[in-house]
Amino acid sequence: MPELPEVETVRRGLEPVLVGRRIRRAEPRSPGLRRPFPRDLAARLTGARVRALGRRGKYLLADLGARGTLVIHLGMSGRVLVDAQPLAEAAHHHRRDPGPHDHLLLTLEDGAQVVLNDARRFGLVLLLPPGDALAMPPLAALGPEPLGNRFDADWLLGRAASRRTAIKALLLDQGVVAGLGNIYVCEALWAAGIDPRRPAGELSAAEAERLVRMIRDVLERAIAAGGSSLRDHRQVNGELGYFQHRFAVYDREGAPCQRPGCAGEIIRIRQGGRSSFLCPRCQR
DNA sequence: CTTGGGACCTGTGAGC
DNA sequence: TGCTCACAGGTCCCAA
Repeated sequence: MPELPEVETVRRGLEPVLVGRRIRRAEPRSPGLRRPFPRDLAARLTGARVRALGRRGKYLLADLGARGTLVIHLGMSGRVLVDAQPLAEAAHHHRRDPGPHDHLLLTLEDGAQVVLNDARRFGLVLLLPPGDALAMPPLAALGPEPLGNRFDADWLLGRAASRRTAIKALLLDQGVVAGLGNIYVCEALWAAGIDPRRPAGELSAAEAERLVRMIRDVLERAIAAGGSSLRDHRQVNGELGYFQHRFAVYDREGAPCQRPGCAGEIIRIRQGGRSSFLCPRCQR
């Protein structure tokens, strides 16, 4: 599911619920996700106060001060859902029973409840020690934020230099730029008019500039739309994102290209075992 | 070093 | 209706 816009949508929804609040209770409901939960996760979270809720690439980062940093990755199917401040008396009546894929429940001091749900269990929950979380694995290996100043055409050209690998694969590499996934890479390459199969090292400076601009543009528009809900993604209040209605190519095989003046038809190809969508007419 | 492929999981929708 | 198959917003590990 979640690429940068979906994770950012979750972060924005969660921030007012978590920040400044103390965790009254933490209940792991399963052994963990793609890795087992940290030892004593419940004990280490109980009583912690959330100082800030950040995001780095596709990772959510809850700053717990002296307790360290709670790191959450949503994998393919992860969701975070909030039951806001149920009335204390009625709370246990209104809370839904934990589903089979509810893996971690957090109850805040004001009664709000936060649930991490992940059917496929490709997600990740880590507890980093106090200190600069961004300098610790796995965050230290991430490339620049695509919406930040350190991501620009020069950086991209530098990372692409003399690489024969396809530009699509380069953009999916989280060490090159952090937060892009299959949807937004396809969309950005379409917007920039670049074929996903192009060897990365062949991009011109003008193309790199255009690509950087379009990556930013598509991510910003997707965040504004609450992300893309294909199957699993939900905002924390359960509502869908709606950027899937704005897709130019993703999941639109056979549909007409929307670029003004282009009469091409969107095709689907396979790259590295995953689908790419493109217009062969206007993406070169 | 790079690249491709499979593994990790469950759910869903299409086709028969 | 029910089965089987392909495929899904990600990452990691291994072989060539």
